[in-house]
Amino acid sequence: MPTPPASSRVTLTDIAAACGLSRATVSLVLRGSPLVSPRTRARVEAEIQRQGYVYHRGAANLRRKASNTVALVINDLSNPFFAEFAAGVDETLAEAGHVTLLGSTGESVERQQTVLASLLEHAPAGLILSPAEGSDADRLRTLLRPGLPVLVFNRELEGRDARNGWDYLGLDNVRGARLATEHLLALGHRRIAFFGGHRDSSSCAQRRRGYHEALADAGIVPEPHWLVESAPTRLEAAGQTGALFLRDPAPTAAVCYNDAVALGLVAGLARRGRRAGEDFAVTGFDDIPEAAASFPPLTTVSVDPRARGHEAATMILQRLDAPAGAPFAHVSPARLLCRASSDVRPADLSPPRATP
Amino acid sequence: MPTPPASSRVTLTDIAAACGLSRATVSLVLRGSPLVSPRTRARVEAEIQRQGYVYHRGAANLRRKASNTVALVINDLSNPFFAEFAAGVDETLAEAGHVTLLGSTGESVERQQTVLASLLEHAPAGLILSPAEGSDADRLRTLLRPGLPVLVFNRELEGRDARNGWDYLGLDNVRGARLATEHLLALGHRRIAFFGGHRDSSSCAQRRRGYHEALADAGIVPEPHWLVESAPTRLEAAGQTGALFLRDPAPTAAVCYNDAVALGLVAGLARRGRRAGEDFAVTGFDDIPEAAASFPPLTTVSVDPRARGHEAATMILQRLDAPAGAPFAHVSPARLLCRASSDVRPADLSPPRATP
DNA sequence: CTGAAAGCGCTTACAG
DNA sequence: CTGAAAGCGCTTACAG
Repeated sequence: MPTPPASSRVTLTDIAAACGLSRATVSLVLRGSPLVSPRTRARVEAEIQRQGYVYHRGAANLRRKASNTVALVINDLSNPFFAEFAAGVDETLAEAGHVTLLGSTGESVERQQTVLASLLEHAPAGLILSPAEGSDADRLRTLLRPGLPVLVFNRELEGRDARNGWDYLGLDNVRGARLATEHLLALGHRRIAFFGGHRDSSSCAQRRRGYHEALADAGIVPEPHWLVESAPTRLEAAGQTGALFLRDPAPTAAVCYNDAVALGLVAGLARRGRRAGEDFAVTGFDDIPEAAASFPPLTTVSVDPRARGHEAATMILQRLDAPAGAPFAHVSPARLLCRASSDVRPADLSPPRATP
Repeated sequence: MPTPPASSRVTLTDIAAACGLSRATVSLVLRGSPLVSPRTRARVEAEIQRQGYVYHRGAANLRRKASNTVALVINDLSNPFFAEFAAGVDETLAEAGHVTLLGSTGESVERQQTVLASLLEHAPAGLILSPAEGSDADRLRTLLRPGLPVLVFNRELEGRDARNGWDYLGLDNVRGARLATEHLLALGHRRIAFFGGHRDSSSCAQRRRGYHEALADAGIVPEPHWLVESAPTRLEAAGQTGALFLRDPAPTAAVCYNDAVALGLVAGLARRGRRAGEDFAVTGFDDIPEAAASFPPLTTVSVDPRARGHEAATMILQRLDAPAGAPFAHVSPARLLCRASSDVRPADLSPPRATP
C-alpha cells in the first residue's frame, strides 16, 4: 500500500466524503454543535482520528472574520521582568484557547513599527503592547486598525491624545518608591540616596518622584550627590557605587531604581568592605526571584510581573468579548517586602572596614 | 462626510477598484513583482496608503499553502535560560520576516500535547520544540503532520526511533562539566563535589557523567556524600550547603549543576562563614548574566542560550527552504569561563571562620 | 438533524 | 504588462 503523498493535507471535505456526509455537518461536529446526532458525531470523530485530520484555524478565521490570536509586543525577553510578564500573558491566553504572537522591539521605536506591522498582517484579535521608550501614539495609530482592542502596559504613550481609547495597565512606581523611602525614613535614616536608572526613562522618573515626595514630607531636601545614575544593570551599578561616597557626610541608605541595580550596589559595597544591611541600608524594586535568595535578602518593592501578565491577558480577553465601552486604566499597587538588606538603623551602623 | 463603518476591512479588491485595475495586478504589486510597470505600482501604493490597507497574510497563506509562522514551544519563560533562547529565536525569525507563535509547557507532558495541538491548528511552517521532561517521541508524532520541519532543542526524546527524522540542537553538557572538573583538578583539588540538580533530569545526568569521567581520568573515585541533590534553584541550593560538610574530610570544591545552584551555594557558604574563591572553590553552568556580576564573580560554563536561539532559528529556516535531506544533529560546544569563585588552590585555603 | 450554494481575502495558472 | 476564472479550507445562511 503506497503511502499517500505527504503534501496533500486532510481536509474537512475528506472527512465528509469518507462518512458520506456534507461538509456543513462535519463543520458542526468540529465546533461541538448540539444540532448533530450523537451517532453522527461519533462516526465523524472516529474518521477524524483515523485520517489524522487537523483543523485549519486560519481558514475558519478567514471565513468567520474572527481570530483566536493575540499579539504580544514587549521590549526584550532577556529582561526577567518582561519574561515573567510574557509568561503570565501566554499562560492565561493559552488557558482561554488563544495563541500568542510574540514580537520584541529591543526598545527601538523603529523596530517596533516593523514588528507590529508584521504581526498585524496576521489579523490578531487584540494587542498587548509594552511600548518602546519614546513611542508616539500617533505613529502607532497609523498601524492599528480602528476598533482593534489594545492594552498598553507599563509605560504611558507620548503624543497628543495618547490614551486614544486604548486600555492601560501600569505599575504604581511613584507609590512603590515612596513606600521604600518611607521605610528607610522610619528606621531613622536621613541621608538617603536614589541610586541607579536613567533619569529620562519614564519609570525611573516616576520612582524618583515617589522618593522626592517622601523626603519632602519628612522635610528633607536631597543633596545633588545623593542622586546617582547608572544603566539599569548589576555590573554598571556596581561600578557606580563609589559615587555615593565621594562627599562627606555620605548617605547611609539608598533607594535603588530596581533589583538589578540594588544587587549591583550590594556587590559594590562588598568590594569596599561594606555590608548591606549592616553598615548601609539598601532597597530594590521588582522582586525578581534572586531578591529573596541573595545574601543578604533584598528589601524590595513587589510588582509581580507574572500576575500583571495574567491581568493584562484577562483584560484583553474581556475586551474581545465587549469591544465597545469606556477604556479602563488600571494601576497595579506596589507592595513593600521588608528583608534584611535594609534592616539597619543609622545609630547601629557598624563602621565600615577599611577598603582593601 | 460620514466615516466608513469600522467593521468593513479594506481589501485588495477595494484597492483594485479604486485604481481601475484587476485584483491580480494589485496582488503582484503587493508581492513586489517586476511584471508591473513603475507607474502602476506607484498608483497602487498611493492608494494602499490612502485607504490604510493591511495585507491579510492568513488569506494569502491559505491560498498559497504556505506560512510565515514558526511555532516555538519551551518549558517556561521565567527560566532565564529559556527566556534568552526564546529571545534569540524570535530575533532571528523576525529578521527573516517570520512570526513566532509562542507556547509553554511548564514541564508538563500533558500541557505540551494541548499547547502543541493548539499551535498546530495555525499551520506553522515549522516547529522549534524544547520538550518537556519525559516527552515521548511517539506521542508527539501523532500530533505532527509528516513533513513538518521540527527542531528539537536541548533534550533528547524518549521512545523508540526518537530521532524520527527531526533535527536536533543540543548542548555539550558532558564536556562542559568535564571542563569544570578538570579545571578544579588542575588547581590541585582532589575532593570535588557535584552539587545540585535532580539526578533524573537528563541534563543533570549528562553533567554528572562529565564530572565522573574527569575524576576517573584522575584516578579518583567520588565518595557518595560528594553527590548532593537539590532543586535547581538558589534557595534550595543554599539550604543544601550543609550536606557538603557532614563528614570529614569535606570537599574543598564543588562543580555545580547550574549557576542558580552555584549562587545559592555561594550564599550558603557565606552564611557558614566560608567565602567562595577563598576557602572553597565553586563552578557553575549556564553563564547567566548574574554570573559575571556576582561577588565573587562565578567561574562557569557558557552555553550562550541567546546564540543557541539564533542557531535554532537559522536551522529551522534552512529546513523550510530545503525540507528534504538528512536530519542534522548539532551539539553546541560549551566553554569554560574562569573567574574568581574557583580561583583557590587547596594548599591556599584559608581556614573557615567559626559558624556564628 | 442534513445538504447545496455562496463567500472570507488572497494567489495561481492561463490567455491576451 | 493586465484581466477573468478557479480555488485554498472553512462557515454561514437558507431550505428541506
